[in-house]
Amino acid sequence: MKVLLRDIIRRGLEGCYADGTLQSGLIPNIVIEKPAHDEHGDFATNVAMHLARVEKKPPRIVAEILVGHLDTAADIFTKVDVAGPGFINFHIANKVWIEYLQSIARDGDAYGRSRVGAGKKVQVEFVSANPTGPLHIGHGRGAATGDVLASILSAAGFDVSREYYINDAGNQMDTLGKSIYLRYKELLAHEIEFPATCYQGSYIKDIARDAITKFGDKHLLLPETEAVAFFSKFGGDIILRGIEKDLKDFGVAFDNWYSEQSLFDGGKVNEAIELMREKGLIYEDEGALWFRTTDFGDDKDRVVVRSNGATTYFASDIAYHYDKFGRGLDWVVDVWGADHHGYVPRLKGVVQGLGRNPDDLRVVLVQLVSLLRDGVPVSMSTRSGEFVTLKEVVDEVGRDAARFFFLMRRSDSQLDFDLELAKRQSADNPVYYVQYAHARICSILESANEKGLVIPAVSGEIARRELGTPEEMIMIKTLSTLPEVVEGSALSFEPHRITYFLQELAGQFHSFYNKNRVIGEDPELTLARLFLLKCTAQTLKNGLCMLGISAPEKM
RNA sequence: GCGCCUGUAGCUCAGUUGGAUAGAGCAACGGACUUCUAAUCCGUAGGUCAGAGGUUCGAAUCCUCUCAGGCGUACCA
Repeated sequence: MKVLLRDIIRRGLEGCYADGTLQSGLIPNIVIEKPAHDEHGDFATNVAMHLARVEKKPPRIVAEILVGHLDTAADIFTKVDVAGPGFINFHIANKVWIEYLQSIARDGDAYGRSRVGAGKKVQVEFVSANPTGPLHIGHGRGAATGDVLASILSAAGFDVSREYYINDAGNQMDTLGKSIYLRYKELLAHEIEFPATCYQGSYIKDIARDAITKFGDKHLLLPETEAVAFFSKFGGDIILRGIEKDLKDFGVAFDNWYSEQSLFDGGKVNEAIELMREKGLIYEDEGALWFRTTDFGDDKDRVVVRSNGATTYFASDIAYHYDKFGRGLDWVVDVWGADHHGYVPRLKGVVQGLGRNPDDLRVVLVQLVSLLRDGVPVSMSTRSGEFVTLKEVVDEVGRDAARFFFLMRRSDSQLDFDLELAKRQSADNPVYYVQYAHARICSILESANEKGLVIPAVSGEIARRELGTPEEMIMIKTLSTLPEVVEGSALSFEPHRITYFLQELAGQFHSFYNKNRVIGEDPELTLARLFLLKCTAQTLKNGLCMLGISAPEKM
């Protein structure tokens, strides 16, 4: 709809220039928006205000001239007027809106998808938690955000892949091995001292117990370093499988699991360091190798290889992003916890070092989640191992509610997650509110079906004649925005826009439902409304689907 | 110290990238089921957009400063 309007305005401007009523010959970026108030029509543009200065005419005059040159023959406007400081307001005829329903019905499950992404290759990397413990609730938000971002980008026409980066190389894996080893000894009746630096969670003991049933006490005979190395691998594998399972139960599946260790094994780390050295971005000082991140706005340069020869995490990251961009990706999206925001400048530096535009790397920061139960904070502390896991949350509130809650806020603002609210089956709970709207419509459609009513695939004539109440028109106009909401959501990397859209649409439907009967005496009105509801259900379903949330037909 | 994020109704948050009179949901109060699902709806009330300057036709939105909170600032991962 906006595209159409933009065209009409452009042609109008050209007309003005052709007959000399306007002089500048400028075609500005035509911004069309939805006015805040209904009296201001369906759409408004501010082009006249932008042109006022160069034209040396008051904005309202410019607007009047432009309106005089608009092609209104198409019969799509009921009114075009100049208002306020120089806005041009467009009132679109109801029948044009109603006609739009046809495209929703026609596109079906594909409605809302678009092609702005133009097939650009985008990779979204998210979660990427160390395989040293189960996923906690914070990872859950990252998982939901990354997964849905990927779905939305895909819906907007990007070619998307999902990747999990396994931090299986650093010394946290040694710590894991050591933790399990100690618990293993302990379970076999040896006295141990369990350091605070080791992983405290009870899952460590579970893994040690596992090892005993599988191998008995034979690893006690090994030298400690060998045993620790064994348990590091053994435990890492178990935990990683657990992570994969938890994510699967949460509805998240990755296209690729990428091992940090493989960067070392495949020589990528050295390769990347060498490349950066050639470009003069890596230098040696005090026995260590440094990356010149200050060239890219960082506070200080960062160590890549320590003086003891060990690489830092940053070295792996350089290699990893070197590898990613080597795979022909147009954009790389990293979803991180907000506590890592300090790493953004240095990674941007790496990207530029690779000769790429820093904007080709997009970092989405996900803020903390505070877990509440009936408004009371649930204490969480990783150190004591008493954190709440993603699995526990999903088991308690269900996948749909968990996903929706994680996506209810902009990702860079903190989130309160109330377990009781998420479970409650009432209007307070936005998940059910949206799903209920879908179920209610399905129930009506089912009831119509039982009465032998057949919703015609295309009922344009009847719909145009019968629809038109304020509640119906508001719904139709909202329905029509799904494609642009998805586009905006994708291009700004903001999944929460979809949840807001769904809540708004569901609300409009519930309002409509309470005021109007759908299946009634008038057969044509009944058919028209059934058609509208069919399109509404389709739109709700498509939105929910992008969020990875089910659209139940009964509740 | 320096850097990043945040500050909008009592609470939790949106705000279409600079537009017109600032928007929801909770919580509070008052109403609506003989109906296709009351897991719903309708109404009332609630604001110095942290504060001060600036940019312009126009600012919650952009620039500067101040205040408050969070985070970061390792030869850690």
